[in-house]
Amino acid sequence: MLSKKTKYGIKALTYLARKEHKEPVPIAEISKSENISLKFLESILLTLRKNELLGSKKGKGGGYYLLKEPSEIKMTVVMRILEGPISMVPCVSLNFYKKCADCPDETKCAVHNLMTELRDSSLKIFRNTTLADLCNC
Amino acid sequence: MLSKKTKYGIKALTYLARKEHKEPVPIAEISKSENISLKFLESILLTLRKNELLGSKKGKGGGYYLLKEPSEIKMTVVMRILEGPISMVPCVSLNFYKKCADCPDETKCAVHNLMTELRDSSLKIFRNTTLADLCNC
DNA sequence: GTATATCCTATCAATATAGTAGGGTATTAT
DNA sequence: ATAATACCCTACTATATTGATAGGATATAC
Repeated sequence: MLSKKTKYGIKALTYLARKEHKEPVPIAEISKSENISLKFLESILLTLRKNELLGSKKGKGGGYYLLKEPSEIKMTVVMRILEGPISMVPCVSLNFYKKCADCPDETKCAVHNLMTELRDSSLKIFRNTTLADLCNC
Repeated sequence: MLSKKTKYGIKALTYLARKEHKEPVPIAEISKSENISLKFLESILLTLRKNELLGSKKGKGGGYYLLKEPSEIKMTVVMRILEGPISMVPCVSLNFYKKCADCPDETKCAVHNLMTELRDSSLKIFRNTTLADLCNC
């Protein structure tokens, strides 16, 4: 299952991407528009800022804004920040690889091979999709 | 993440599929060979039996066996039984559809559209992969 | 009848999720 | 300067899921 964190994060990012101008958008505005708990959204945007997807401005007239063009933000990056590894098992992960304790030979493991195929197809989609693509829905 | 339940379930199914003969295989044999906790495996095989993938025979010489040819068992069926819905969000699920409470228009939802694409590619893989395919690793 | 094996129910510790609460700090308009 | 605004941070909690474990009931072959 996709976590609400990821779901809300993507929604917030597309909300920001849809704005033409580059002015900071307050959390409360996104929260209301997308029906997301204010405090929960706050922590999600904080994560995105720490991972250099968003910038922020404090004080009156402050808020969050994208640091790059929507067309420059790939979903691989977004998903890894919010949801974690793309692959469903660590022994298949490119960025978070970990060997299975119980499995003597990965190349002969049915799960490994099936999940490798699955990861490749997911990766293909996430690599070919940017925030800009998601805004045209 | 893929649950251990699904991982073990697939491993057990391929173990059974690799046997040429159709005699029942005791849980203990699979448990030892695949390094899976006996009791945990027991509950998994029970689930597979209740979902008509496996047959069982009690008593001495008993065990579990496949009810169909490995080439007849698609991974869509296995995944849905063990892991649940293929899609990562209910609003995209074919078999477990549920509308999002917060989302006014699905067709304009970035998450919905991204996850639809992802589900389609996953489904394509699971539909085109049978237990027989996984045995040739 | 006994050994073997599945079947069924219940329990449990650990972990993750989806928030909630409450305050602290920095910035800006006026 | 000061009030308003908005970000920043820590801690807590309820709920659900996961990955088992335990113990006994039931069926079968010999």
